[in-house]
This record gives sequence, C-alpha cells and structure tokens, in this order.
Amino acid sequence: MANNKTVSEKNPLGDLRMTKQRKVVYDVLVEGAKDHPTASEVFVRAKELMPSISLATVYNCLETMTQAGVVTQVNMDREASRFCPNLQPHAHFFCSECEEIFDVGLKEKEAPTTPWALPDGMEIDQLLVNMRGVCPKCAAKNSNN
Amino acid sequence: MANNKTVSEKNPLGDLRMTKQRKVVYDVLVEGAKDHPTASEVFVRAKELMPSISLATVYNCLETMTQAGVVTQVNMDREASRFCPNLQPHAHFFCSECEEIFDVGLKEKEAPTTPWALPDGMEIDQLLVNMRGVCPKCAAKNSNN
DNA sequence: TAGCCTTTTTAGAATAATTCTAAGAATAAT
DNA sequence: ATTATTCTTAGAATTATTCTAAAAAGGCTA
Ligand SMILES: [Mn+2]
Ligand SMILES: [Mn+2]
Ligand SMILES: [Zn+2]
Ligand SMILES: [Zn+2]
Repeated sequence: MANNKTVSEKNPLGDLRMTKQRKVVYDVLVEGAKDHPTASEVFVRAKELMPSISLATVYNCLETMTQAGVVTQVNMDREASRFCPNLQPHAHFFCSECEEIFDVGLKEKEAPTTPWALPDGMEIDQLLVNMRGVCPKCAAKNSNN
Repeated sequence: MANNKTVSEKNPLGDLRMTKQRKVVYDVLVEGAKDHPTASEVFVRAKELMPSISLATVYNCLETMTQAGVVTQVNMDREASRFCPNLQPHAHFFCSECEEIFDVGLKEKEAPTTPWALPDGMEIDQLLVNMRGVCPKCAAKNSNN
C-alpha cells in the first residue's frame, strides 16, 4: 500500500509540502497574474495575508516553486527577477513607457525556434524571449498627442 | 570648417575618445569573439595587454561601448553579464554541458518576431533570445557513449 | 609651450539582489 | 511520545555592479 499520496493528492509541488507560507506566496502570484512581481513585491503582498512571513521565506518559496515548475523566473537585463505563474509557452514584453510586463503568446502552429538557424545536432531544452518597446496602450497615447 | 573629425575619422565610439584602455578592451572582445567573456574575464585578458588597467575601467569601457552600440551585453539568468562584439542580429545558446555560449543566427528571410502573436499596436524596439541545451559537439559525445 | 577645460581612469567604498547559516518551529514517521 | 525530516526565520555573507572623488590624460587656444 505504501505511499499512494503523491498519486491521489496531486500536490503541484510533488513531494514538497504545500505549507501555509507557500500557499500565500503562490496565491499572491496567481492573483497578480498579469503583474510579474519581484521577490520584494511578493513579500509586501504576502505580508498582507500573513504578516509574520519573512523575506527569506519568500525567496525560498519562489525558488522551490521555480524548481517544481509551478512558476517561472523572468529575468530582464540585470533587474530583480520577476515571477510568473503562466505555464503556457510565452515571451515577455517590457513596455519602456509604463514599465509593465506583458505576456506574449505563440501564434498557432508556430514554434519559437522557427526563425533561428540552429546548427545540426543542437538540442534546445529551453528558449527565453524578452522584448522591449512600447505597449499598445502607450503607443496609442503617444500618437494622439 | 569646424569639426569635420567625426565625419572623416569614423570613430565607432562617436564623440567619445578611443583611448588606449578602450582599445585594449575592444581588442580583447573581438579576439575572443566566440567567447562572450564576463567583465572579470575581460579584465584578466586586458591586463595581459596593459597590466595597469583597472577593473573599474573595464566596466566603464564595456558600458561606454554598449551605449555606443559597438558591443552587446548578454544576460543569461542571474549570472554575470557577458559581452559580445557580434553586431549581426543573433540569439545566444548556452550549452549546459561544456558551459560555452554560441551565437545562433537568423534563417534567411525570417524575423525573430515571426512566431509570436504580438497584440495590435505593440512596438518592438528590441528582442532578446536566450537558449539553453546541449551543443552539437557535446550531443555527439553523449550519443557514442 | 603654458594654461585651461573636459574627459577618462583609478582605487576603494557603497549598493542591491540574492544566497547562506544556524537555530528554532512545524510536520511527519516510528 | 519520541525521533527524524522539512521548513521558516533573522541576520550575516556574498557577488556583480555602480558610485565617488581625486589624479591623470588629452585637447584647445592664446
Ligand atoms: Mn509571464
Ligand atoms: Mn553573441
Ligand atoms: Zn506601456
Ligand atoms: Zn557543449
């Protein structure tokens, strides 16, 4: 009979416990889904739900969940990492005007590697795409000046 | 007559001086073109050509040249920035086995945005692509185990 | 060339995000 | 209940990078 727990309970963290702190951190991320908060921003929001939580724990939880594949760590340039709960394959777009980050999905039937001339035999495990520019809202705002 | 210098001398740094230190740093980058060294690696190599150069200067030169568009700063995850003198549009591939970085060019007639479903009105100024996986050499090595 | 102004270099201090450490708390296993 | 394991926590440590302020170099004009 042994350990049928992992099968029946489908803990998204696998063998790791879904502790109170981890739940809070995850909820914060899902709530601000469009948002891509940094660890410190997650910390501030998490404290509203659990005032005793520590920054170290937020870092630990974010790392744990990243490892478990529940969230993605987004690095743009040298800025603080941001975290994203969207598990679909997508690129990140940073608007240099409003400084928000947007998810950009793949077109139907397209692979992100398509435009690239990959040498024969190269195996791609991961592909990250970061864009920078002006988002539709800001672009519109600019054009009717 | 005034200042016809920028026109006639085509200094790739524009108005900025091509100093002895900047030349050394640039030479190091071009020499190890395939290499994508970090600032500290550039520093070590630069010292061979100019033992008196300082790390601060290497950082300054790299930033200057990045601003001037002569080199590109490559950021993979949270690791130290690397620097690349290849001005052609290209992606970066990190081999998790040999830990080297390779340039990956665009296919003919392809644009890096092709596979992405960009919302109407979004203006892209810059697009960065980082890949991770196993390079052809390492993949071959693995398969004839 | 001498004097002046601007740019660049330099060593070391400061910064900021992240990771590490070690001890206590929570949870699970026996 | 006892023990073992995992998790949380505060604070110290780390690391790449940026900042600071003073000296050096380079350019320009008289
Ligand atoms: Mn995202
Ligand atoms: Mn490159
Ligand atoms: Zn915007
Ligand atoms: Zn390799």
